[in-house]
Amino acid sequence: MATTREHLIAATKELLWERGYEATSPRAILERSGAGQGSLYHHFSSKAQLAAVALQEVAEEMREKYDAILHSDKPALERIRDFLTMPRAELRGCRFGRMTQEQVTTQDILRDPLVVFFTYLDQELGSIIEQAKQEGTLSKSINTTELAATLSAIVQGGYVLARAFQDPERMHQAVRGAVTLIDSIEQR
Amino acid sequence: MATTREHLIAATKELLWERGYEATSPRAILERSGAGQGSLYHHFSSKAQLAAVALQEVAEEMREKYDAILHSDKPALERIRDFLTMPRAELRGCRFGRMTQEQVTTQDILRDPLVVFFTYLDQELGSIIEQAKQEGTLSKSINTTELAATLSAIVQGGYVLARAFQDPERMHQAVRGAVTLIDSIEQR
DNA sequence: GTCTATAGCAGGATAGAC
DNA sequence: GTCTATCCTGCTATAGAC
Repeated sequence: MATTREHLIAATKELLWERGYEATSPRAILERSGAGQGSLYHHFSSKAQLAAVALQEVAEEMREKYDAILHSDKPALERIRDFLTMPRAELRGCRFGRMTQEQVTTQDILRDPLVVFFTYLDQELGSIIEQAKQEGTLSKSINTTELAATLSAIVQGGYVLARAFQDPERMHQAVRGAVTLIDSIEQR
Repeated sequence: MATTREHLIAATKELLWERGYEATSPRAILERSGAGQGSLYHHFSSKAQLAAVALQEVAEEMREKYDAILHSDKPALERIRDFLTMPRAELRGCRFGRMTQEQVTTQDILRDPLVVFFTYLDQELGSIIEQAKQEGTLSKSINTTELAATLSAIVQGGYVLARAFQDPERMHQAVRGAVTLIDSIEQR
């Protein structure tokens, strides 16, 4: 028995992923959620505030999904490979990455959830890279921060390429190339 | 003595980069170009057609810029490193990459210039990778298509991260990590 | 080719009855 | 808390005089 407020948030999460922020109208949110006219501005002060709440929930979901991969009991580099090759909605794009192209990225209320998520990912990847160095499977001469950024970028860029070509295979190529690079620098 | 038509195209190129397609209104194009009301729909049949012409010009400019880097007389892997580290407008984003998040990506007239550009880049990078194998600086066991996709993705993802954090350094980290990986697999 | 005027619609948001 | 009605603005596009 979800409340009207919850229906509004759920609909907004869907629409933000499908269309982005600017292309998502209050009207569309109301229709998708089944809520009546007026209820949006009863429960939220603005479209931006509703979107901010929705993005915070998305951040939580994403984090849970990534935790399952990044905190498995496999060796560090294996978890990196799992991260690279995990199933993705290639053509829909990253629920956060896609927001970075919108004008509203300048509004803190909407950008903050993105920063939180990418900071989380950055730190988790950095932590795994350090573990790989401890395990002796990765040279200590590798810069942790830089490699973590490169890995994040490959996934985000994979989405961009997949969407440009409207072909999921572009993402797969990008991450397989990355896996090969990881394999090449792995110390055995 | 540029014509009104040329002014319209120039203004559209600027605005597409700054705001993207959907956020660029005919009104803004007219103001930016100094053209009068009505002239847009005299010279072009629609906003989409004007944008398509603008994107074709952008593709030509991008290609010239990349050719200068990718066709230099340096060794193959050096050109790859130059590609990765070339100066970029990190916070503005890629003029094509940013378009992939827009709804209009489904309209062929607007998506075609993107496909043309990314195909060009893909083939040029692939060609350089093959040259590196010939030069003996890269193992022939590396998959050319995949590595080319990975390199493109790192740059595109670098833009996404830079915009998410509103920090150009994120792009730099991503490409420096990539350079390190290239260094690691280089055969001497 | 360029101008003024305006159509027709959807956007974000608010008012006020119930 | 939810409903109907509506405000004002800006959007893409067109009409028609000059």
